[in-house]
Amino acid sequence: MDQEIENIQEQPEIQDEILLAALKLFAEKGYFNTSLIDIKDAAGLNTTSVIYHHFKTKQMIASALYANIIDSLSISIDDIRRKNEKPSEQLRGIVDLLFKLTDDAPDVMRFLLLSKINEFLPEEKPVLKTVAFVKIIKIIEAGIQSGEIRNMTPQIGYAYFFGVIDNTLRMVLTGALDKKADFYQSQAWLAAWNAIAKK
Amino acid sequence: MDQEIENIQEQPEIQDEILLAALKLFAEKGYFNTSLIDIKDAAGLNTTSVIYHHFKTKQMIASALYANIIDSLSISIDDIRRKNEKPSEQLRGIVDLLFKLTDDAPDVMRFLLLSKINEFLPEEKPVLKTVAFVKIIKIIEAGIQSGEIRNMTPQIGYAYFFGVIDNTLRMVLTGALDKKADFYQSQAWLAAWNAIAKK
DNA sequence: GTCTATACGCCGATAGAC
DNA sequence: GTCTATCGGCGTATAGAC
Repeated sequence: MDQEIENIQEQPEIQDEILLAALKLFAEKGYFNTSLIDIKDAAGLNTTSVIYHHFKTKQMIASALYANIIDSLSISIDDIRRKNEKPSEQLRGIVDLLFKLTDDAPDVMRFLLLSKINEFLPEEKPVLKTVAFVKIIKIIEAGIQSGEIRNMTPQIGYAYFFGVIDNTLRMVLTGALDKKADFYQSQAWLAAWNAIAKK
Repeated sequence: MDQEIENIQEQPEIQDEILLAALKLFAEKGYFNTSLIDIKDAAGLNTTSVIYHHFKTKQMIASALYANIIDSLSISIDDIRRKNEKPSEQLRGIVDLLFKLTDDAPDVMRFLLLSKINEFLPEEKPVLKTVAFVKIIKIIEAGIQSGEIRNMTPQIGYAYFFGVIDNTLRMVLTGALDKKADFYQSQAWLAAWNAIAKK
């Protein structure tokens, strides 16, 4: 009981501190260049034992991060789908979200777009097979049905549309484009949409 | 003298065997999941010492691979530039090359498109700063000058055009698209070109 | 739940005989 | 130039006291 009350008004749980520190390091240096000692230091802990108390292995940290990110994306996508009817508007909403994330939470996007997740998490689903991205494919499918999008397999539509979007974001994240993502958003949206829209 | 004669009619040099085996493993499992013992086995050698006789460190193997691939790309691009006048034709030639490589030498493309090279070669130039890719940016620049391509910074042009191309190839290489790259080529070219062409 | 100490394995790299 | 043997170190993970 005392514990419960304490937990409520406590500063962020240690678990979250660990996850946050790990995300930052994985995004910056990569999973394999990050040791548990690095994570311990970045999280302000005294011993790696603390980490092992919360996560069974190093992989489990990455796995938890991956799940959190995909879950949160999936929820946001549901929200966007509810608030917008037309597939074009839904895609627009997703683009909004991704560009905003790139500026506000670059580490999340770096982890998602720039790292080879199945290289260190061979058991996990590849990004395209996760709930979040299956939903995106469904939106494209619906757009083809409704006639907004040219006739093509949804995967191809995904390749073209998010080719433009992701590559723009990747270049922002790596510094190959020097302004904030926001600066490129409306143009990139147009180019991406034109690549799949029925004209 | 004897040695020279031998070398001429010898089967592929050991160096090349090592590079080939390493490329395959790096492409399939990633640099960090590949040990020198793996490379030794894949190259049919008895000892890792043989490898150390030809390469100072594991990094140097990856570095040599990277240099070879960029050099060879760069030469091909020069060739394409010589044989074609208009930037649109030159880009078309580069797309041809990349799709062909994806079907004929998937490991090369996996290494180039799918691995985070500066994660294990922090000293090397990122892909976009290499000679080969600087030449591509120059072609796009020329296309903007000549009026074939819309007015935009060349980097943005690159982001859109190769966003479509690379993402298509990436999906072929990971199996998210199930046909050979060749099958998607002409469509992808159209979508990519339309994303930057002055209409 | 956090500390100290330490085990254990793997892997990159070297030494030195042949 | 290839072999055997081995070092050194790092990094993950555990044992066990507090």
